[in-house]
Amino acid sequence: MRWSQLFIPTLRETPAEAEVVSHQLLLRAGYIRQLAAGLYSYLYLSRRSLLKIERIIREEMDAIGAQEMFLPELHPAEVWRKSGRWDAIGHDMFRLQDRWGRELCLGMTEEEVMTSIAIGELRSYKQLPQIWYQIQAKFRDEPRPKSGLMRVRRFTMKDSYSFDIDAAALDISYKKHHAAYCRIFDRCGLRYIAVEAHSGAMGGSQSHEFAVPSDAGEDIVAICEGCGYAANLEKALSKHRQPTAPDQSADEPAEEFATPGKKTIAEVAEFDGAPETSHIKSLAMAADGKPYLILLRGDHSLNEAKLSSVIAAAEIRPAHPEEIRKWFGADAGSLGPVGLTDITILTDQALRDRGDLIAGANKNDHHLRHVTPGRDFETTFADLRAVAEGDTCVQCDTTLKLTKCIEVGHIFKLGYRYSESMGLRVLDPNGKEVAPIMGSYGIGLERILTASIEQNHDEAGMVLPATIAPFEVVVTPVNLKDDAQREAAEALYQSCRDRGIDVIFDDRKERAGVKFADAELIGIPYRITVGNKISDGIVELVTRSTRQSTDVRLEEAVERLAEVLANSAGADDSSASP
RNA sequence: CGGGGCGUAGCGCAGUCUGGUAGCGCACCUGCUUUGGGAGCAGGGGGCCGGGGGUUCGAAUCCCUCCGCCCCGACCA
Repeated sequence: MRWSQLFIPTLRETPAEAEVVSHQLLLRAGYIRQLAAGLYSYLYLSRRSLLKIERIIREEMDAIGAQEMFLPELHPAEVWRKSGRWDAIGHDMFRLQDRWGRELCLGMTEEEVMTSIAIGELRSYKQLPQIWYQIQAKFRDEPRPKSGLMRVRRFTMKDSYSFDIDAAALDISYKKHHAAYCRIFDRCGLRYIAVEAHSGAMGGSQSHEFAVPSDAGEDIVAICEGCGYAANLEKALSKHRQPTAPDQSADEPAEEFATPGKKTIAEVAEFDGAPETSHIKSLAMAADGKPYLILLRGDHSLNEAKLSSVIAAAEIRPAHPEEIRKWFGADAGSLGPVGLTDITILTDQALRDRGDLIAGANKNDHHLRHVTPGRDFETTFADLRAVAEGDTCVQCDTTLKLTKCIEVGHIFKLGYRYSESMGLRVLDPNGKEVAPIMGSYGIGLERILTASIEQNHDEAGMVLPATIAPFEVVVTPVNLKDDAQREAAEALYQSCRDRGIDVIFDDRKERAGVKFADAELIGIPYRITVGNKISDGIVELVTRSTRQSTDVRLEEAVERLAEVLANSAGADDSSASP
């Protein structure tokens, strides 16, 4: 490709709307332009990168025997009603009607459509296992799109679905995906970790998330550097720190005392002199409108994902102030478990075997001391607490690190959620009708590009791995008016093409500084500079990441480049070199 | 949905408080010079100042209203 003929609208200044680095660089380097909130046009450069990412994914999916399909992005409401999700999903789904008033939606994911195909066709265990996938647009009406391509309303997802006869077979499909995902992210040159993840309210027994550590990320992952334990905070376990003060003997009866104007745990603790760890934090929640009281140690906070796996409800939210007054007879800040009759009380495990604690009295501006779970109120214990900074690993006692991450992939064991609700059945070897067990596996293509830019950039711009950069090398003649330079550059460009190297020829009538700056901004991993030294038959091979330049003989340059590409980050030994 | 910010040339911004002929830098076009790190000189093009309504002799500027974008939170398969 000749740069002079391409549309690569680089910007010298950073557009004001971009906050995170990847967003700034995608705009500045002319990869994308915004159409509306959460909707982006992918210009030539990002299209090239995303096609390369797509190709890597396709190769690795095909390598585990997955079969690619192409499905409609527009779905009839019927299939979503069948699975129950038409009503279960709220505003996240784009919904529309056709001219006859029939309801449709834009696909957020394809469990329903894939399962519909299976219902029509799969009859026997002999047809299993099946792994089907597609790489297509997904639509989600996000409440707050943000950070460029990080969270958008239309994105590209590779999503695959496995159908197996039993849990052991699903385990094999799941492991195949896990391995394929590792190869995909390796080839894309990402530094990532596979972490245990929350499978969501929609069920599923096991789930892993592929997380790229980055400050721009939206997920928090707890990582143990001692034993390698890693889990999304929604799911993570830890040992909490010991209470600051031991409990006193729990013989004394609960006793009310006034706490005028003290609402938060910190205020109450300061007032009564006992540490936060000797207080009970009481949170009023509404689950499908029904009241729940959640109890945590004063210094702990609630993990709502864990709560949602304990309470089976479609909607769980903090109770409104009016509800709190009606249910507890007091306002938030003075709530507690003692004396409640019609409210389910769930207590975090950290309060098990504790006693002599301080809790709200359900009377404004009053608390109770000497409160002991089990004695003063009935409750069920569960793991409800969010892992906090300073907690230690349950396996090895090392202090856990909490790290922000970008989620680039997620694999789930779905179980029978869709095969049962939608009525997928096959005959097993005994001629008995059984529901196949399913898995679903997603990768966000734009997230790979975004995460890669977040991980690989410097003050001059992107530093993309050769496997996903829009071009592998740029040939840059310093002065086009110099015949020797122009002819040598032209020859280099041709021989790169002949060798199958993805090359761009910067034949623009620009000064060298402009060409260098643009090439560095858009992140082309290698550059061959043709300058004055051509009179001695010498050109320069420059590595973007290190900015190191090596003089090489003109006739050896392409060979050297090919070697370097074969060894560069993300390239695998056999197939990746072009 | 709550809080905050912003909307003036393709991009970055000034002008708004205190109403009086719409500006600067970059980018763009033409010419000449220059050619190893975002060149210089000269000339030039480009604006419903987000939309609508109002106040006024006069509105980018004041008032009302709507829309859009960004950030924080809520939310989130």
